[in-house]
Amino acid sequence: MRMAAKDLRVSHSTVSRRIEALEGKLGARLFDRLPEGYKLTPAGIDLLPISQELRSQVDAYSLKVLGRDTELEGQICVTMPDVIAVEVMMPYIAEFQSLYPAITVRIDDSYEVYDLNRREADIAFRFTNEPPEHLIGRRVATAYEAVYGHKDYVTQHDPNAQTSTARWVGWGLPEDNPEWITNSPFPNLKMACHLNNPLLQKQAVTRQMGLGYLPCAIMDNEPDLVRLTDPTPVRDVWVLTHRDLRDTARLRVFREFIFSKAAELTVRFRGT
Amino acid sequence: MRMAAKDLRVSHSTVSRRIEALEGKLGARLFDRLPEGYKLTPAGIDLLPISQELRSQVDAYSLKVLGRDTELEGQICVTMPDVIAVEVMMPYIAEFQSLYPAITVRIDDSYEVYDLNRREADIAFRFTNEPPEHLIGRRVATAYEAVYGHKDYVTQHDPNAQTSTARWVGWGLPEDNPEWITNSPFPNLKMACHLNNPLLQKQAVTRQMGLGYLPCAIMDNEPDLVRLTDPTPVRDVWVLTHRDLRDTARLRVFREFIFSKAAELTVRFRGT
DNA sequence: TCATACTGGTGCATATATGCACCAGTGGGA
DNA sequence: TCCCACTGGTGCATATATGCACCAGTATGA
Repeated sequence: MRMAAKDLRVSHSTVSRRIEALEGKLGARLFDRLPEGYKLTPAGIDLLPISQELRSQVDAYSLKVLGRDTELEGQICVTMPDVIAVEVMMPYIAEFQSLYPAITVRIDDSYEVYDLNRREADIAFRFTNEPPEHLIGRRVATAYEAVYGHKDYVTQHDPNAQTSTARWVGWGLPEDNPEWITNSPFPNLKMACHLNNPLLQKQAVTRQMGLGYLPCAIMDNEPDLVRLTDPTPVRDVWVLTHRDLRDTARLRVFREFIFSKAAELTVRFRGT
Repeated sequence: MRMAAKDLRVSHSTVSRRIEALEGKLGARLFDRLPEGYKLTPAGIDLLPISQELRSQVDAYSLKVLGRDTELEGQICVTMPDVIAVEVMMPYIAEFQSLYPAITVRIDDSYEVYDLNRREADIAFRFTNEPPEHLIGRRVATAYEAVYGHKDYVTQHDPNAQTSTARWVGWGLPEDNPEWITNSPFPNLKMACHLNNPLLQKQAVTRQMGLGYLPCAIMDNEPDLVRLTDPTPVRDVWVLTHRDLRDTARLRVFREFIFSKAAELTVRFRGT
């Protein structure tokens, strides 16, 4: 019993009490206490192969589970605004996938506040200055925005002119005198159209329908667009997950991959 | 997780912590915590048959060991409806204990169908006309019921009157036009209250809140109560145990003791 | 015969598990 | 929309398990 205690890394008194407790529950003695040590009773002898089998099954499962957790395979679900998915992240997703071909990345392109509590997604990209406290993650960049216009459009419609014919490409209705216009250098321009989606807004600006106040990360890759103001930090970009998922291997490597791109993303979101 | 805690007879917070501790040891999540409850993960699904098999092996061994036990000492666990425990059986339990002071009797007063396979109880008192086939035992009495009322109450509220003001003490909601009222001599009386527990119903009848249709075994010992109908046999009283435990000495002597009281119990349950 | 090295058992202080009471969140029904 | 009945989670007091230090008994070797 003293040697068993050493194997189990507990005190011999603990082993003694555990055996006594088990015997009480079973209503049977498992060992005779002899001066030379514990000796199995017939009931104890019967229990021996059973307990060995139980132990084997538990160990096998434990190994299986441990193996699975470290396996880099399976699906991960990432939610992010579609504009970010299309304009910024697809090259990175592709690179990650080539690095870990057994991992399937599913992008849920949405602005909706997905509930990570409900496993609607495993990882969320969030543009916020106040990330939810129940999620864990890291800020990977700060999103900057600026006023953009097509180079030909701003030549024909000088927004600085006294009675400028330039117009805004705006967001959804109703949006009278929004702050981003009031605080811009061209607060008196009229609205050309209202579009809910930054991708559509980028298309509109590119097609010379007006000026847009949009993220640098999505606008700077269009050579015909020119920036009319200096970039301004608007909100942080977070990569978040639920704390219960922090040890899941494939999620961890994905997050670490994204974190390894933080320098590039910082530059990208700040504008060049 | 809350229902599991009830089954295990521990606090739900204990179950929560045990699961968390097990997940920590395994390094794997066994459950997703959703707002509507715990949901097995793939690792948890894999563990389910293993843990069920482990449990079966432990229970089988436990039954085998207990079945072999020849000593007249230790604990026996008896489950019976609390109303029967309180009103009928306590004197017999006390007598048994004085006969076998080395045996500890634990009464689980419950109506729930205990799982004798799982050692949730060793002996069960059951009021049924169809005892489970996998249990062995003997019918020790037949329970008779009758309509009772307080003698003063039935003087003031003649239930036979044309427009009687007497009322029923009934069971839990919803219970519209139950058979036991429809088939009684006073089917048109109104309900005074709804009570789930025969002990409470007895109290209500004794306190002149109404009439009750209740077992003679619990009502005849109250001198102020009068019987308004002849007793009717309702169901049999069985004393049951698991077949693997039929040779366990202390369970055997307990059952034999109860069987030796069958004549008394028969009279008691029939009403006097 | 005595000293030493083992054994199993236990009192007591401490570490850990548990239950209680409460919290916040969610869904359904009125 | 609000109330109620559920869910999972947690702080704190208490119950229980554990480790330490010690005990008594036994066997062996000098």
